[in-house]
Amino acid sequence: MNPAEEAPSLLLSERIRIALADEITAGSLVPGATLDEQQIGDRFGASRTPVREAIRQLSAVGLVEMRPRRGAVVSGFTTQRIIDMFEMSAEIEAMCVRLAAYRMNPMERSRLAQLHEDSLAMVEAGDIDAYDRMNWSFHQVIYEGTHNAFIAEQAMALRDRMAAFRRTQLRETGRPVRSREEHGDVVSAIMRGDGEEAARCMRAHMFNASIALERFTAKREEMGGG
Amino acid sequence: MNPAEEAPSLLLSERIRIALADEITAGSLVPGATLDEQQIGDRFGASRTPVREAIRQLSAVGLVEMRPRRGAVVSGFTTQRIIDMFEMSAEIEAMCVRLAAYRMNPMERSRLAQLHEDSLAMVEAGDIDAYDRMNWSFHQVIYEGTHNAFIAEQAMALRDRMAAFRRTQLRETGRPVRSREEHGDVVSAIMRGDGEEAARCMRAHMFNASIALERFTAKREEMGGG
DNA sequence: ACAACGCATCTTGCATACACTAGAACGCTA
DNA sequence: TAGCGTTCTAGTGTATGCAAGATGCGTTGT
Repeated sequence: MNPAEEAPSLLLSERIRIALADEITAGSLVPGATLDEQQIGDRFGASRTPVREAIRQLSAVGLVEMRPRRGAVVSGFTTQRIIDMFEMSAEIEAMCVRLAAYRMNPMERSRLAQLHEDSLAMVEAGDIDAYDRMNWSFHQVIYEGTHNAFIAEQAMALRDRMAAFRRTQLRETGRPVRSREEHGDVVSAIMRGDGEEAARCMRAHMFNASIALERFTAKREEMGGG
Repeated sequence: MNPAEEAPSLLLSERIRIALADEITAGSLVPGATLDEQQIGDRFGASRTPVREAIRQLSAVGLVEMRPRRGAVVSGFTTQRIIDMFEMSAEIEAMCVRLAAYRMNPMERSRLAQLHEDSLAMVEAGDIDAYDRMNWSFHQVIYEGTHNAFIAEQAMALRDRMAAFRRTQLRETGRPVRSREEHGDVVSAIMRGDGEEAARCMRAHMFNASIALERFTAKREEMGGG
């Protein structure tokens, strides 16, 4: 019955952490809710100690926010926050592409161009899933083109967090075609080694993706959210 | 003598975390060294509980690695990775300052200028800890000046991960003075609303900090790590 | 009536004690 | 002597108790 009892091999604090993370992402623990250590401990049949350890971990991942001596609250995802995340994402992508334009070697540039070529067929066939996968490879090649392992890791992690939103925006009519055109601008700037211009193109690309998502979700909501 | 005793206002676990982070980045706790909770607790005159919390935090920021029931060991930081992290940090700071230069309102700009003014006394007094705290406020004002909560959070989180390294680099002779001069360039660009120039200044500032750290640790190593 | 102060209560932060496991050390057997 | 099983121990994981800080409310003074 209690989900924390299934895996006795895991540390108790780990099980609590996983369970709480699930509840937050699933929405049963709403943003702004305060986490009472004693209460959570009772719920899992544990003492406050492992609960504290779990909450510490969650705060490190950003799922909850801790205030010293004032407890922890679930952090929220408002529309404004999603917009903010898109802007951050845009800036990170711009940063990566700027560095990549200066540092990629001929082989890496060639691979990027090849990916862009291949994407044409997917767009023409209207295969959003394939294009989305290609999109991932496209950006990943750019990340690695920064020749900075830490930046590549962080960029990929952020992109992972945004993955759901990105895919959604591609469903707007005509978006894949324009998305690919914008990629073309980025590739062209990279080929010229113009990092600043590549960054500007990438910012525009991400901004357009954000707008597309907004329009798509707005339309979806007025249709009844089916 | 014990650096953990100077600020009774901070949480004990936080003080231990900061002290341990310092020792790791300064090299007195070498990569691979195991962290004995009891022993560390004795050293700080604390029990194992706050030590455990501190170690958990350190593992969250990647300074140590934890193996269940087998304790924590100091993670190995190759110099290349530290350089990569500093570059990422520099780019993030540049991004923030660029946005902030465009978006900060007069009150925020005023506060930033005031902080910069106040820092003069700390540099002249050679109070590295005070300057380090001011430094934090300085950058935090810039983060909030982006008017993007997500970016501000992420930037602060990254700064947390790098905090120990930053403090270390300030110990190089003459570094605080030059650090403050570089801040002056950034402030000046922000006041003019020149985001691109502010970003360039900030990149240079972070690059110099990275170099200072390299020089300091190199000197420390050849002296025998005392 | 409103504001400021002080108190009560609740929650977190820390200390201490106990339980349990992974490694090491030891002895036994082939 | 080498390999394996057992015991022992050091050190982590968890529980519980106590103290300090924060929030909310009631009281008092203006």
